[in-house]
Amino acid sequence: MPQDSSEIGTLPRLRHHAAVTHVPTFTIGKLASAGQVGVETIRYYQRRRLLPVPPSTGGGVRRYPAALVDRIHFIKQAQGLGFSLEEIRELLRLESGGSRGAIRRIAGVRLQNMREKMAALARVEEVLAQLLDDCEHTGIAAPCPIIAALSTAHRSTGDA
Amino acid sequence: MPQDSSEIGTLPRLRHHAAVTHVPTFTIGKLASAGQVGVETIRYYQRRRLLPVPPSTGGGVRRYPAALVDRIHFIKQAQGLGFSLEEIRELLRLESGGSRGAIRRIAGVRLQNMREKMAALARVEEVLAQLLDDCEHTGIAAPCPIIAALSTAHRSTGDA
DNA sequence: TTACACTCTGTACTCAGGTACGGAGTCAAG
DNA sequence: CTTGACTCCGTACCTGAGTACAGAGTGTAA
Repeated sequence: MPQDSSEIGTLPRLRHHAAVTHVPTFTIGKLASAGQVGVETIRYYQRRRLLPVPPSTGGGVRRYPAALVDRIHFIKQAQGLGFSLEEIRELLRLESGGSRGAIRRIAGVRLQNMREKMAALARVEEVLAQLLDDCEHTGIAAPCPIIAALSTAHRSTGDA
Repeated sequence: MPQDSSEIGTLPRLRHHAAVTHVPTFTIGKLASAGQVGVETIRYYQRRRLLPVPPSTGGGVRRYPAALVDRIHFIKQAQGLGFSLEEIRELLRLESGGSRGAIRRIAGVRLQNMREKMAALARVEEVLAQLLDDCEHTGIAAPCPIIAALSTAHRSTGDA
């Protein structure tokens, strides 16, 4: 996000006195820096339907409600917890609906997935650590245990 | 690999009586089924320089030494231990060279990386599990704790 | 010989989550 | 009025590990 060095708090002053609802609006660049993401990221989220595309005002420039900053933070928080953008879109949809069962289901799937990944990683970690240890404590005359382990073809089925 | 249903042990019989070195050779399809990968995967490994491209015999069809089956197994084993193709190419290069220090360094980097991934996953798992538990044991009147947690924006720097 | 299976080569597409860029239009300050 | 910064929109590019496919050539069994 190196396209804007202005303070993120500056709101564009409404010029049209027709400020019916004076909710502050951002241009996409301000929204991006307020949300600490790139402009292109916002456009990407729009394509993925995680952020709305507001109607264009007059000349074609769009104005974004300030509340979208929170939405961007939501997305980033959820990503940090391992949710995919697809899942986040679903969470966002459920956010106001209040169907906690559905929310728990998504989170549960993610948690399960995470635990499986950790278990797989732990298994492999053990093998690799053992191999490394073997390699360090094996005489230089013998072949490297790591290479040896990788070279043994595991016949998966039909070991006749 | 659904392009060959023949037995994987069938070797192409050499017709030219000029069998100088009678090392068995495969066509790419036979090599693929013997290695339990797709033909396209072999071509991809060739592009990534994990497998050699033998010179084409006569009409343009290439013949692959049977020993490449072991090389494919090596690659697959190493992938199973989390090595990237780039790392595997390096391991393959070191395989015969016997520089065990270099081999250990690659494996060590991978192991370190794996441990970092596991630690990160464990941290997130804990948070998510807690959130799910909270969600299950919180009254329906309160807002969903998962959504609430995602909605709290964490101001990273400069909280003025 | 003819039909079919396979090979060769190059290119494009997949997934996820973006990043980069070009050309045209717009907005605001000086 | 001009300049420069920004916006809009579409498209292409990136990583990693492949997969898919078109069109031409080849190898071989009946």
